[in-house]
Amino acid sequence: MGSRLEKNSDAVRKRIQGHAFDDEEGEEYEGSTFGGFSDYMRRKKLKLQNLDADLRAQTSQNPQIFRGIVAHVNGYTQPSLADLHKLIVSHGGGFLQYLDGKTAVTHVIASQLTPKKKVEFAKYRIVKPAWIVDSVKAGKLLPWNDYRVVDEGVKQKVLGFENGSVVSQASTQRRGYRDQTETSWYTSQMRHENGDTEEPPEAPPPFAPEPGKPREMQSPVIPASPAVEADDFPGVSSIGEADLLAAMEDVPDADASFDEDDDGELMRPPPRLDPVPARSQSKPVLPPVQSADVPPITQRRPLTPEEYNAMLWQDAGGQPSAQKKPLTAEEHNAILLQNPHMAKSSTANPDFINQYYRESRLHHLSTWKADLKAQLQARAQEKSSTQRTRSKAPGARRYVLHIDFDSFFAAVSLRQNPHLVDKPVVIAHGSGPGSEIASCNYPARKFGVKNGMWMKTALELCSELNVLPYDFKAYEEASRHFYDSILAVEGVVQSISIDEALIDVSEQCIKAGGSDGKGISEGSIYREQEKAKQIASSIRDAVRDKTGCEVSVGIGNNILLAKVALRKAKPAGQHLIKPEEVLAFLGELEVTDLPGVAWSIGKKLEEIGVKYVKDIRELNKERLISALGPKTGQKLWDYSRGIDKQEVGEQVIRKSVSAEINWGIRFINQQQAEDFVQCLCDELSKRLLENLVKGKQMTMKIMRKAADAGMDPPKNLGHGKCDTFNKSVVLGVATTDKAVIGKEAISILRSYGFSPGELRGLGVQMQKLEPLKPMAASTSTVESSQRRLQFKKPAAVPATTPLKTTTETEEFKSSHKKTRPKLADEPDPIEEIANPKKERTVRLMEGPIPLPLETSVKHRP
DNA sequence: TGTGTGTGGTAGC
DNA sequence: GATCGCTACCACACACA
Repeated sequence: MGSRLEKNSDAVRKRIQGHAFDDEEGEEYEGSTFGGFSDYMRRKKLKLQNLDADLRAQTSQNPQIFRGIVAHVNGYTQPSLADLHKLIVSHGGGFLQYLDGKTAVTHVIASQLTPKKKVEFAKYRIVKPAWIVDSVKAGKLLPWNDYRVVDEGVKQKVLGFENGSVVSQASTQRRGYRDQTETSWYTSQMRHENGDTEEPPEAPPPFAPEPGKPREMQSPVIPASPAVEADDFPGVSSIGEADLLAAMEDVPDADASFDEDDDGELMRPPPRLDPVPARSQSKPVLPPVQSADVPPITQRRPLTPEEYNAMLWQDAGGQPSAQKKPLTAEEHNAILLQNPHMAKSSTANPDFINQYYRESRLHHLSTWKADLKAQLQARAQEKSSTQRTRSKAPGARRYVLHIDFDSFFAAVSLRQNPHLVDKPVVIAHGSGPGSEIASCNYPARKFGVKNGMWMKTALELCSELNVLPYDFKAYEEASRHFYDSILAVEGVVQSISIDEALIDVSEQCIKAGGSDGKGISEGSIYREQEKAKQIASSIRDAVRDKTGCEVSVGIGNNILLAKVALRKAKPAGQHLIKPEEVLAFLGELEVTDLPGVAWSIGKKLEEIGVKYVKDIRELNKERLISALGPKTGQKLWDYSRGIDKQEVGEQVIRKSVSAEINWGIRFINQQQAEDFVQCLCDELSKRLLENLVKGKQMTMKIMRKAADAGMDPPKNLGHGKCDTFNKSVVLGVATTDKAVIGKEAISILRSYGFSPGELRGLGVQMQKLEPLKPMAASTSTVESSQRRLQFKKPAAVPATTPLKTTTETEEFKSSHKKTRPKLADEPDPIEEIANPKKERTVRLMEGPIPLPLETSVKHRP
């Protein structure tokens, strides 16, 4: 008996070869009946298949050398996907645009495979594009074995097409493509058509519409045929696959569609009635829309704005109707994601999280900052344990240097483009209107271009703007040289960011002045200031020598003054604020020039008549506090007088670890949203382990499209105007367990009952951190989504962390008495102990989704 | 009044 | 051709006991 692969491939071949396209009278060109959107999508796929049938008919004189072959192209190929597609179809072959059921194709064509893909595709016939080209040249089908991409192991051999026997075809990713296929709209649709009743009708899906519940609160709100379950909306993966549809039609027995994997475990989807399935036992995979590497339909003509508009406003039933109604968010996303570029850049891409974090400048900035902070803390600890720390003489003069690269990203990237140095240059991902400018050089600033500005605005200000790409590796390298230079100076160093640091050099300066730093002896202050300037100058020289870039230095007698002095120092300079200049200097600054004062506080101050720092001095403290709150009011009252009590090097230990993504979030069903949340939790768990901490409180952050916001925000795949919702749970015991975190996070997401198509941002955060025994983390197979700064090994949270209560410490210690080094594949003993299944204080949700929580709503621009 | 939770603001390029 | 809107921390408002 043939394998399912064989059966399906055969079914696809039959369907493709039998598919004739005569005219636009076919049922796919008729209006939908009650089938609604699902039927509409099915017809759409047939339309696409018609194109192939048409081509096949026109080229029937060609030798039909690929008869019996159904191919899919993965990754970038030479010839292009479009050419390969044409060659295959015009020579009698079948072609699959999308691959959400690998068993439906006979061959996957790829030039090369990523290591991950090699594993994933290990059991399939992966052939080089030359097989197609050479076969066409030869006028006959050449042996595919000669064109293998993966140098097969045993696994690939077992799937020899010629011997007609397939031992196993289970995906290596248990919640991957297979699973998606099994739970997809196709499958359910086909099972219904076949009268398959694998899922008993009396067992309602978790997202089945609930009687009496408003539409908004229902899970995916999708017009579907009565036979189609609400969450069985077609994955984008399925769009355009009439052939796969046919393959599914031929699945005779639902049980047969579940294969045993190598471990003998049934490859079934998780039970649909499980309130929150603990997916992370197996590797969760983002809902696949298509192959991660390559958009499979690049050859498809992009829709014209009219066509796109027409689709988005299509009558949901497809009937010609005067009463057009807008599509649901899920339908809108499904159409949007037909565009392979969109799909590749969104949650539809299984590799989205890694890809996103690789490219996100803000993620890099945050990660670099955390790394540097940890490393400098460790360094400070080492120093203080080996040296007797000298207490600072109270009342002594201070010299703080604030050192900062001039337009860091731009300066570093310009080293490769010296011809652009005097021209306006920005660093951005692209030149599209919504591309954000990360950094701009001074010629660009002259036009009014600023960091964080969107390209559209920047181009309006300066039409001859030059856009350079990011070079994160080069930034890390430059930063390393920068910190090398700073750490060579005697003083207390505090990192602010990858390109910015504070250093307190008071001791050196006062020594150079020859006084105690309090009184004024003959010329001592002058000598102290000269020393500070000289240190600044030498740092600038050192960084310039090592990086070829300029840094500026602000010098003041506290952090605030060093910071504001830096403004005057830039670009490529240094500035020291003398004590007698402080009030005048500060007074002329606008309040938003003060650290911690941006548009919001600035606006509040403006409302009480304050624009400049000197205006603050006119207010009494109570007025300021009533307008801004006690802390902020007091701080600004101090700042306006040049007072800043914060010391350099006073950095608290980490209190939270989080992972969030608010770009590219476009789901077409609830399952995809939950899979994505699980992936975020996996990432969070990984970060906890990397930082040797576990957390006792988890917060989930959700951004949902604001009611008055359009479906497509101005920024491509951006979040647009959103409402944000945060909810936290306290776990009984601190954990790093991704399954536990994922369960809670999905629970929270479900509790809101949001329409998945309207989600625009998701994040998970752990607080109430406790130290993790280093061994548990070091033996785990943690792989960072980005390279850590090779500055120094990150510091573990000190054992004396104030986050830990005595009881917790004891519990932690005792829990480790029985532990031994953890092996890579065995459960983490710490996490075993910390298993919150038994001790959770929050009850897991069971049964139907509760009504949305009463939550206040915030609108974000 | 103290505590906990949710929300908001800010900083870095 | 697009686009990569993160993350940690602090402070505030409010509810509740």
